[in-house]
Amino acid sequence: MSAHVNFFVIPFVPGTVPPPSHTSKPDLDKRFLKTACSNCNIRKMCMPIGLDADELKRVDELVTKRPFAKRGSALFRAGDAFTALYVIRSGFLKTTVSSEDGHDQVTGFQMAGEIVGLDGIATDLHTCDAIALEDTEVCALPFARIEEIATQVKALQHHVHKIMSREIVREHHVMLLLGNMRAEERLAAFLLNLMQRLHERGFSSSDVVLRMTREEIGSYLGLTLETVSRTFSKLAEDNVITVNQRHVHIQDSEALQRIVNHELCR
Amino acid sequence: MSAHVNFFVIPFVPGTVPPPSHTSKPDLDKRFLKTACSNCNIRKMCMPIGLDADELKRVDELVTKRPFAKRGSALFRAGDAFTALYVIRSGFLKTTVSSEDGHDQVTGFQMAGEIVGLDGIATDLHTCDAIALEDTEVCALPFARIEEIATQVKALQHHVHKIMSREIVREHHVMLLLGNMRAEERLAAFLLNLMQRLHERGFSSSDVVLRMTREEIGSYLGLTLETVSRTFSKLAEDNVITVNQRHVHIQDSEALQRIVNHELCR
DNA sequence: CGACACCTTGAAGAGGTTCAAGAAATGTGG
DNA sequence: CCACATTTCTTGAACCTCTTCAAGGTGTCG
Repeated sequence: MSAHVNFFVIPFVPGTVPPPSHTSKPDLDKRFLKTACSNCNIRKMCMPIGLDADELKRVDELVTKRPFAKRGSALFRAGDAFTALYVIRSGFLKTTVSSEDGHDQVTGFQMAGEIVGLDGIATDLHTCDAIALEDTEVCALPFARIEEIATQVKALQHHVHKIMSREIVREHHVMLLLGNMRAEERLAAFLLNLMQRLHERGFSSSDVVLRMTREEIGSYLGLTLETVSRTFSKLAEDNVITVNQRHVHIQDSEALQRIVNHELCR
Repeated sequence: MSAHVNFFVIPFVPGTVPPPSHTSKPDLDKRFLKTACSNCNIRKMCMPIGLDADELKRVDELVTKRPFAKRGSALFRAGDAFTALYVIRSGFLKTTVSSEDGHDQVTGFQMAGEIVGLDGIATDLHTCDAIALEDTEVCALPFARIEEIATQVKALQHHVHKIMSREIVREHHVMLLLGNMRAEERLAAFLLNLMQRLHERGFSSSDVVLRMTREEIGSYLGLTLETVSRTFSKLAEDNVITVNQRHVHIQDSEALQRIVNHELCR
């Protein structure tokens, strides 16, 4: 499962460490809201190199709104008109698709710097729900303007293509997980992917407070919530992790990796 | 599971019926090889409306090579350099990803008019194998030129975005299938999707000669080949389909639909 | 503090896998 | 064109993983 993609943004104050939104609620600073992409200090993590001043200005023009989704509310829902892509500034989302008979499937969990909304381009209607698992702030990038600017800024055009391709590759890995792996392997892969993405954002790679329920993890991994719970307990029993409700500590990430690789441990 | 996407091409001779490549080997006519996108009679199925003569000419310039993959051979493999997208002119492909321990997962089956190679954009390396399940002819569209022309032809730019988005949405549906459905539901969904795509191409929506093995179907659906075989037998026993090796006849497509919808039949 | 959502654990059972054997189709070389 | 090898498919039986159903525990928030 590859890492998600960054776009622009995540305007942390230069020189500081990102606020630990995964161990406590983010303390939103109003100054952040005014930060332009052009002076975002981790832009290099998001927007690939090589924009001149003029191009940068154009990119700045993209961000029109900064919607806010409270915990539990939807950023958009299946059937909503598609108008924009959303880059997560802070917070945590899940995306879900529903079958006609009402069954839900979590298709992904998204954190700061990652994009949601790509599903809407195909038909101009969203086909999944994006639900905030904690209070979440995003940048809205009107897609018509992305396409407009992309005709002039080649790096932006290519970047959009890369983002979509990475999402396709990510989903290939989820398919591999759902099609081939046992419960323990799925959960190990899930944890490793989550920890890697958190680590890239400056968080601990050994401790996490999960933002999602066992049921949501189960939905993502194609398991029941009971199986997720039991598998957490089993990993804890084997001294691979420590679990206390939503707090998970990784004791032996190499063991997790061995589990993912089907190397039946010990 | 939504239908795949068409791009340009599939240059059948105007006024003729597509050759029944799914009931017999395609009889390749050399005239086809010279057909330009601009006078392809089913272009409207592939390239959305509204290109003027000049734009159409540009699009024609895209297709540089027409590679051919014999049954069993690879169009590209994971690790290969990514240079082009491929539109299938005739034939049938599977795409597969591999985990480190060698397990394979079929991520999709592609037929005429559909695109492969989108996975390579992210890193300039392909991340999956594209294997021909029958002799397959494709149009190679160098991606650098797609991006170049897309800056001038807005409709092309938007089309590329739509194609990628549709692939993302398709994969969402596969995740729903793998995460939520029983064997019988998976196979029913698979058959309905396959028949719909064949029907869109002028083939019967009730008869098909499968190009893939039970093992490949199983890999795609997250099942073993034995389960696929047993499930075919069960559907046949219930008079929903008739199966004779690779020949499948749909007797009651509404029953298939009911199975997909969890409406426990009878 | 009480209600509610979430999590854990047990026991029974279903669905799918694994292992095994044989049948049918396909391909190959003489 | 036939005989043989190989691949693919089918079916059975035993087993195992995960699900389902159930009950009780823990945490959280108004």
